[in-house]
Amino acid sequence: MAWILDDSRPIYLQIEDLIKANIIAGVYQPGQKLPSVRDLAAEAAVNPNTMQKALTELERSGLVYTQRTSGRFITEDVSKMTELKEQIAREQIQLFLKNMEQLGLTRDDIRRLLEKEWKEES
Amino acid sequence: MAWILDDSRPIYLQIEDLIKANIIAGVYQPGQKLPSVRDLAAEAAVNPNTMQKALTELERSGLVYTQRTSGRFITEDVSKMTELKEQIAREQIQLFLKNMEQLGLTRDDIRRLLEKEWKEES
DNA sequence: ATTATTGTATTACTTTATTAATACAATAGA
DNA sequence: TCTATTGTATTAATAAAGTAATACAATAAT
Repeated sequence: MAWILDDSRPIYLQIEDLIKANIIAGVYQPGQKLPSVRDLAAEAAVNPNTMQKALTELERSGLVYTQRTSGRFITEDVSKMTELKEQIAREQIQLFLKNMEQLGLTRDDIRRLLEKEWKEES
Repeated sequence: MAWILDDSRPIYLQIEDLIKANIIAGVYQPGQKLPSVRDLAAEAAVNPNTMQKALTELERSGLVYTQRTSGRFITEDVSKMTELKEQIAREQIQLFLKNMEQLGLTRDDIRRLLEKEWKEES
């Protein structure tokens, strides 16, 4: 895993995002055990508490769970994962629409702009 | 103007957003003079420095400009305003698409989800 | 039973961000 | 010219956030 961190944002948030992205992308498989807090911290070259913070935050999302003395695991509950993805997507969409509406854009404007963007991306 | 502020985010950011929204919505007309920093601060019941910070931030967007001793004005340059709106929209779109792609969603997924959201909103 | 490994809690240090008090500077307007 | 009004700069006070050091607790593994 590429622990590329900068100082634009808090370390623990960057770590959380990296791990979350890897889980969603399927790099970490359901049920898989994560390395220990200390190991992950060493890997990422951060203080264990910082890694701990990232992980407990991540846990609130339901993507991982803890077994007190054996470690942390990616949830096996694939439907929970799907559900979560959908929830995140919905939130993203609603935020996006709110922002666009604040700019005075109509639904058609938004449709048009998206297609334009995609066209330009190729 | 309704200076409804809470403590969820820094005051100066909330003020900046309020004013920006009003400009974009056309509540403040191009060329119009804004009240002085001190007057606005009194209106919003915040420290003048806080209002000052909100305004200088806002200025970076190009929506307002300053004349040293006569005050601040909404830009008369309507095309600049349009341009800015378009730029903000583009940024919003790109961020949105990046986030959605990270969730593994395709263009069709996105189209579908948007239409679904709009349908639900009625 | 003992030990090594796991996550957790507590506390303190440090840094950054936010807000506020105050003084300064420029000039429009009388 | 003088004064009131404008934005600005400087500095300090406060609060919040982030990171780190260290000790604790539970249990799986031996």
